[in-house]
Amino acid sequence: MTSDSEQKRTCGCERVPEQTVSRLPVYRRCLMQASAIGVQVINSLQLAQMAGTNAAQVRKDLSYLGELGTRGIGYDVAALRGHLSEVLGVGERRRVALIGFGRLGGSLLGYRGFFERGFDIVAVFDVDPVRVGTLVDWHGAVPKGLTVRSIEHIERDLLDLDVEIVMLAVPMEVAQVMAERVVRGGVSAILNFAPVALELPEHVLVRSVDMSTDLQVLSYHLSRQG
Amino acid sequence: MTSDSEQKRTCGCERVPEQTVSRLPVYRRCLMQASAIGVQVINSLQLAQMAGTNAAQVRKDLSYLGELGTRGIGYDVAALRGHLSEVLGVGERRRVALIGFGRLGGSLLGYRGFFERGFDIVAVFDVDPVRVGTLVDWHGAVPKGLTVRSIEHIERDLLDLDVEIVMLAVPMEVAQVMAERVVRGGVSAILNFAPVALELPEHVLVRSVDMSTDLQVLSYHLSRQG
DNA sequence: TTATGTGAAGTGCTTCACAGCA
DNA sequence: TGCTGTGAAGCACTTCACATAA
Repeated sequence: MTSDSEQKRTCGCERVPEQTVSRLPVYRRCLMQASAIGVQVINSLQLAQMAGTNAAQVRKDLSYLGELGTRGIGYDVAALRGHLSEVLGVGERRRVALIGFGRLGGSLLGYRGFFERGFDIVAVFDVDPVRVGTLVDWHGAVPKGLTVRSIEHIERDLLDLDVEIVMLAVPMEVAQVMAERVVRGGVSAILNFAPVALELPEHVLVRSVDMSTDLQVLSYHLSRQG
Repeated sequence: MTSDSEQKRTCGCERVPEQTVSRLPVYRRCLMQASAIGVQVINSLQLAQMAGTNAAQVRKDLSYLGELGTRGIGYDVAALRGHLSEVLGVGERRRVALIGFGRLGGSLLGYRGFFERGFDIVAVFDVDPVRVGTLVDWHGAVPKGLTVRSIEHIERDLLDLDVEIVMLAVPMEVAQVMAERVVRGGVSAILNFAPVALELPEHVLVRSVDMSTDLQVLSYHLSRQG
């Protein structure tokens, strides 16, 4: 190991390509599955097949994080998983709030995957007075006794609860306004489910999930090769 | 207009970059919004601002589809929207089936956006006998009287119903098997909500939606700039 | 011998800058 | 004059091919 690669591992100053970052969670999940069936060492080809990519890509991606493998052998599953968890910032748990307790919001709460991957939903907000006060701890994926809050004091609540990430599952008409309030609540990462481009300060991280866009992309390809 | 650009428009043989394709639905949605407030002509900068990109990108993207604008003026909103609908293959309606009527599947059915964008959910399947037979036409987004079907004869049902696209909202453990059955049902486009890489024949189109991956990407960036 | 780590080559997308038209 | 359409330049990611190390 050169002092140069030591640099990479310890300081993390190296720029990791955005597309590599979005594959890291996939690798991490594959390693969990490998662990679960007792695999202790894995090579780039095996990992690639689980993740749906190719061996060269896996090696390149992982090399951005340091020299994590052993030549002639492969990667230690437990060690690599730990490393990825750390890099992804899910070593400790992350505090997440959900805004919008409609049909979509409700289904998000029911998804165990968030909890299993290090995310705790610590608050749920909704405008609708009928929904406010509803108990939402039905799955063990959220803390006992969590109830839906009014959005009235959302800025203060988000600050008090030290929320880092917000899942925004509100109608598109109100998404921009709610996003701005969320930012005033000290949150700088938003997972947006509304089909609108949010305009927010530079420093705020936004990722959007839009299923109907994906459907339309499928439709496009169907139109010419189906 | 040159005979060369005429080629593009009529034959559609030009290869459109994948990333451009995934922005087309966004442009289409923005044009709908523009129409709704009475805008008849729009230029690349305005469209870019609505879509969350830049003017050069918009012009480049649209130029792959032909010469759709008027120099010195901009783009005709209605004409461009129609063109995008056609290119995206949502000129006529698309027949979609949902597999998995759990929490996520249920919330997908409640989303009007699919219907509004040209997709009709013509069938819902689930393994759970308790759910089979449930009436799901609660929103007008699906045909009157639609009930949950058993997956027992899903291959035959998909063929009979002429389903083109499947939304796969089942637990990850059964996703691969269900995907294979879906393909045997003549479907060649799948929107996959399970966090696994589906291994399917070359000709099958797959897009995956994985919210926990997006959360982890946000977490990564929070860890180093937050 | 085997499998990683990595410069270099290849590919594809974005941005620039301006020619081309209305 | 104003805005589109587009080669060309720039940038980023992927793939290759092999030196490197166990």
